[in-house]
Amino acid sequence: MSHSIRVRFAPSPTGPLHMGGVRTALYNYLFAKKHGGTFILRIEDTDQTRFVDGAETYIQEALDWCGIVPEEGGKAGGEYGPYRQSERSDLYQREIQRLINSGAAYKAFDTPESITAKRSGAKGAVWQYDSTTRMSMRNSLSLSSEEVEQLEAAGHPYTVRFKMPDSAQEVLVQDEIRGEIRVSTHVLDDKVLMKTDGFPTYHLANVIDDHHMEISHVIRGEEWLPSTPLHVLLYDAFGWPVPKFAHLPLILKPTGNGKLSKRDADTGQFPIFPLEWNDPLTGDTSMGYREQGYLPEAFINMILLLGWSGGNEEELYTLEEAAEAFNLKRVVKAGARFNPEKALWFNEQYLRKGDTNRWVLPLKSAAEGKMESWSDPQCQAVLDMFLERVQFLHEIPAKKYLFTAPDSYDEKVVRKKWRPETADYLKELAEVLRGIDSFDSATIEREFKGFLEARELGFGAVLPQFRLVLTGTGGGPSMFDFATFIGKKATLHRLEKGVAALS
RNA sequence: GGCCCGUUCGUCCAGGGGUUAGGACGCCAGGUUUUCAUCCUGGUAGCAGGGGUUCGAAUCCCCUACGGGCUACCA
Repeated sequence: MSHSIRVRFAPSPTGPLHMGGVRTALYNYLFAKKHGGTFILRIEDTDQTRFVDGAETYIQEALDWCGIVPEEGGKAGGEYGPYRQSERSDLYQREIQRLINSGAAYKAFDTPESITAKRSGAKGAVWQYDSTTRMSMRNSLSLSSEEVEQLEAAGHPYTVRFKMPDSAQEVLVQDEIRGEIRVSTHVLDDKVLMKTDGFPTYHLANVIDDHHMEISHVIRGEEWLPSTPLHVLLYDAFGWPVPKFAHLPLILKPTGNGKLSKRDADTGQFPIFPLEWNDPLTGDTSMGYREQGYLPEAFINMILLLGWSGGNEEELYTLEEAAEAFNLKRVVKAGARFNPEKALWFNEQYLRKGDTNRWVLPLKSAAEGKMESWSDPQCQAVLDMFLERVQFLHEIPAKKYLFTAPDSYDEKVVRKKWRPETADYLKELAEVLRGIDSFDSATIEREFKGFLEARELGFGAVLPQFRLVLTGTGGGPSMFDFATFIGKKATLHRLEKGVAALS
């Protein structure tokens, strides 16, 4: 067996991946990158009843968008495939037979109804299929071998269960994040390993696959911690080495109690999915971070810090930096309550980072055709004016005054700033501007200031009003830049139009 | 109910025997600025409670409380 680091992200295609799942994938990915290991995507589709059309594609696309690209998996290929559990049935059949032969597992012919009956019959206490009850059930331990043969020959469906030790023993789980966890087998039940439909349950499939795929570290959500002792026992029963485990804390709802769940998508307050999801069954649409205008780097950075920190005050990480800094030991043990407001802040940070020209194409695409005919310098000028004033790129093309003269003016601003003498000032300003040959920001500013000085006016007496007639609003980018952007002709036109409308 | 995990500002994350308990988001105030933002400065607010151990506990141990997870022929 090789000693290389191999980790996997193993979602089941029962719906879209939410933030928690993406974070699990991210931590696996970072861990692999950090150690020069391999990140594998495995699809756990052993429950045929919960299959959701499009879910697997969604998972792939979501990971692609985030930049968490598997090096091995259905799409990427690899030596350890197939990477879809529904295609690995032969292996599971072969391996479970070994467990039955060795006595570590047994066949159980009980119907779901008979088990339900036992459960509801147990007043007070919780009924469990375990060493204390199994001999009163119909299985290959309680029945004679003739009876078992007959049942099988008659095509009686059966499950295969793990046989917990008769006498209690302590199972030790070593967790990379939580340390040692000890559980007594006497509280564990005889879990179903193979269902009547011939498909393995999660417990069996994940152990077999992790072994055969030579997974070195199992990094998964905390919800698996309680069944890890069973998994350890399974490795032992197979005679296989036990991989390292790391159980990640859960992501909690922003408000209220409980872990974040797909139901939280319905509140419509904030996205919980990376990409928009159209439910094929209900026809409902749940919003996605991508569609809301979040940048993948911002989204990834946000979930990175939801349960991990580098131990310092660094908050901005590229994927590469995160891979360099990542360390399982620094994963926080407690569940993290997700805070949508911070997601906004991360997006702003990434929008303002680096050269503005990297947003030219994204801006055009966010404009949905409205900026199709714009030149790159035009786009760049707009980005320079707006990037530090918006949280999302799509807010920029939503500014109507970028395209046309305003046909209405913010009433509040009019009330506060429009004075009887304003119209005259603006008419005079128009004449000053008309006289400028080189209509650039610096010249406009110089002339504007010269005009104020000559008339002994303050900025407050003219500039907000100038802005009002040009944009219809009380806030926005530098007016000198903006006037330059729309040009002399449009500037004069808007001035004239505004003065006429407001006088 | 049982088992397991957890608990530092409202939220996220540092600190891990001696700290004025630090940073970020948010919020508030001030400054810069032609408005709005950006940016800068400051403020707000926290070690769940109780017992130990110790000269000294937010930090180590125990109990309680609270939160979370699991307890399916789901993953």
